[in-house]
Amino acid sequence: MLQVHVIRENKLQTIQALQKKNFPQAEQVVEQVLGLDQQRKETQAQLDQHLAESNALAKSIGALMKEGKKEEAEKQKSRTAELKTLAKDLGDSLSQLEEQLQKLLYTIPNTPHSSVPVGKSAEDNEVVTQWGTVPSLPENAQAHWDLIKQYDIIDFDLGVKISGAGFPVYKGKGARLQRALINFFLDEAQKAGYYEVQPPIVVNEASGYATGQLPDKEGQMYHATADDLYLIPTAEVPITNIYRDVILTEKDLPIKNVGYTPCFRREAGSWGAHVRGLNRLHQFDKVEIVQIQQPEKSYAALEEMSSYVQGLLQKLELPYRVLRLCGGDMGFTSALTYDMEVYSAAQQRWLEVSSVSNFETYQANRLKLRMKSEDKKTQLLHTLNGSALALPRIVAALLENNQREDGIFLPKVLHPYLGFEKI
RNA sequence: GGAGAGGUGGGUGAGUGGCUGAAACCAACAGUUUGCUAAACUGUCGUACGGGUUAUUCUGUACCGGGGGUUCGAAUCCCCCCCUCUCCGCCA
Repeated sequence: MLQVHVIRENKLQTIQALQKKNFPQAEQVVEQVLGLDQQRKETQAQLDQHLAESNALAKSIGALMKEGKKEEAEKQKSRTAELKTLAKDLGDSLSQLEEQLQKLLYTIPNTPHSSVPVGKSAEDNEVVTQWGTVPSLPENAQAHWDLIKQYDIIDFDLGVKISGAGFPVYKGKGARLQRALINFFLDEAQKAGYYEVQPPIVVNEASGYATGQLPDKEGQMYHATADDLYLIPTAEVPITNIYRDVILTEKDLPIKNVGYTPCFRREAGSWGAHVRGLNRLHQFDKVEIVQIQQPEKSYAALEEMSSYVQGLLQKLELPYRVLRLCGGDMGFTSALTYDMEVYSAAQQRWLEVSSVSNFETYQANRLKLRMKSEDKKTQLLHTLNGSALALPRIVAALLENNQREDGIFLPKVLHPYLGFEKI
């Protein structure tokens, strides 16, 4: 979440930035935050004064008792009772104010970076680069939801029987392709300097809050209520939370982690056209990269992550484009996001396969992830993450773009992982 | 699921009502010594929110798992909750 002192010191910029993100009533909310903070400060100052007096009295009473001056001690006791009541009231309003402020701050999204284009929807995103050539497919080219049936490699009906819609069963070469992609992505990340971790795929409430899924996306996560645990929507959550309540030193940085996990999303209310087949699932596999960086280096890191993801797509020989998301299309917690989309020739549309974001201090502030610098000051760090990559749409594009009369020919780079070349 | 033990600063760990924001040791950092390394010695060494000065320094409050209570005063006593560990049971 945003830091109050930053809002206070950059009030106008904050309001404008929030407006760019299409946050309604930015000005009123900012005013409300500053007002609450002001009240909070005043209340605390008063409370502190009362407590200071109480503490002083307690000491002097103790001293008087030791000296046997009981009467004087009793006199002072009456004042402490008074102070106690006052302090109780002040303490109550202080915690109320703090709670209100906290709740309000949770509703405010991150402010976008200056390079973020103004806009309301996906239409307004800016194409940064485009790579590769769109393959020309035969006339009878099929979409992946037909191909998977023809080759019997992914079975949605079976998934419905076992779990429900959006939980496909991968079979034979389909299952093998999943495993190959995961291993390929993990190996590549390791070569690029990422440290592999395998985190839990359920998380507690505190973790959900720290990376911003809660309370913003409460209804989008599967919630195991008996134990109050959430199924992760992305490995970002457990991996970033490794660094919750941590103070790092300069030499620990940068931190570059990679992890593979299944991801679970309820996708409540988002089903409809364009989400057939692998385009949208409740459970899917993803390899995620996470970086923790010093503030002045985070944007260089974002570019590095973007090039890294593009490198993967090039190795997979998939035509792609990179978008800089506009203010209205960005995630709640992000300051700058690049989306990578691959072109699916059979569906004749772009499919998002990765999203690489810099969160600046937004997550770090919730995580309490800080760095102690040489001058002994602690400051919040920047967190970044990106998919590298999410499997389903990669699979969709691989199947669709590489279909020929005599089978589906997978890219060379996967052959050693697959143990076969075509489906 | 049953029984027991325990949660203190980066770590180990002392601390049963005021002298404890917290011993000691380890780690870390800085310096001295040393041909280098090591060792030794000296010093520094929690976080948050405020106030005064802003270079440093000074200062108030809170925090010993969380919340509540007793008391003039709580890490320490009482209550509730959460979590962790060990043993047994069950199971991969």
